[in-house]
Amino acid sequence: MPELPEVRTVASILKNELINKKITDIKVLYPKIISKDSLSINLLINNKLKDIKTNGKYILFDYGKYILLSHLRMEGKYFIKDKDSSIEKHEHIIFIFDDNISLRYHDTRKFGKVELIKKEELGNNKRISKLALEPFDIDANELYQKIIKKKTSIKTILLDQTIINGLGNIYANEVLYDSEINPFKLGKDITLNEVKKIVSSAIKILNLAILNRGTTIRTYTATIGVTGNYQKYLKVHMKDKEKCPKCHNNIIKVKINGRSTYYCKVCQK
DNA sequence: ACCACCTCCTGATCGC
DNA sequence: TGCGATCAGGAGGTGG
Repeated sequence: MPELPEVRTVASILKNELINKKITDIKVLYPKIISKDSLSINLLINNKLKDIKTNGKYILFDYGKYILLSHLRMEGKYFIKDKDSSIEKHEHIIFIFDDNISLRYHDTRKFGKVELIKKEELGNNKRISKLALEPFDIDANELYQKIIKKKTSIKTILLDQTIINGLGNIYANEVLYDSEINPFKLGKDITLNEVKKIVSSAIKILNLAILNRGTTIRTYTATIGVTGNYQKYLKVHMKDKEKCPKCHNNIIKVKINGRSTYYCKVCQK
């Protein structure tokens, strides 16, 4: 579900609401949400939330000595509620803070994961350490060197978080449209100029999406009552049978590596 | 080592 | 209307 803009939106809302609050209790209702590599989640009790950061699609809850890594995958959400309000279906972890506040991890499909680590382990964490730089920080020449080594399609490459960090299916589709690159084009055939276009398109699109609090097309809400607004800027994603804004041919939908891919055959060569 | 495929889940929608 | 099939903002694990 959430990609970089949605994750940043969620993190910013949670930070405003929860900063400097102390965890007093935690209830785990569906233990599989917790990674098997995680320290005991109960170590967080009595710790104060110092900061919330993001890295790509990960949310990092900084509790000083510990960091809670959270990945929302397809459907994960955080809701802030009064601690005594009833527990709804699909609320799997309840973090109770002082001031009567609770943070509820809600995940219909149960794909999301949380993992508690010691702060000093952040750099060698096997998931975080593998992540590439976000588009804002990435160097086009270095990205190009990685891309031309790949035999798979550029669409698949853009979804690889170890190559470029933060794009998911929506923004990968939009970036390739904006860059005028055919999603089937193989990594080895991509030019340096095309990589430069990918980076600048990604930065432009992600920044506008962040300003619009992400994209709501299915089930995404940043938290209770907060939805994204970037869907009104989408050019190709979910637009099959609609017209390409540039050339007015039909946008088509195909599958690439099992993921829905929308593009304009005329504009994206 | 790389890459395509399967898997983890639930619920909404599609198609016969 | 009924009901199985398919699909959905993701990525870890597996096996060729």
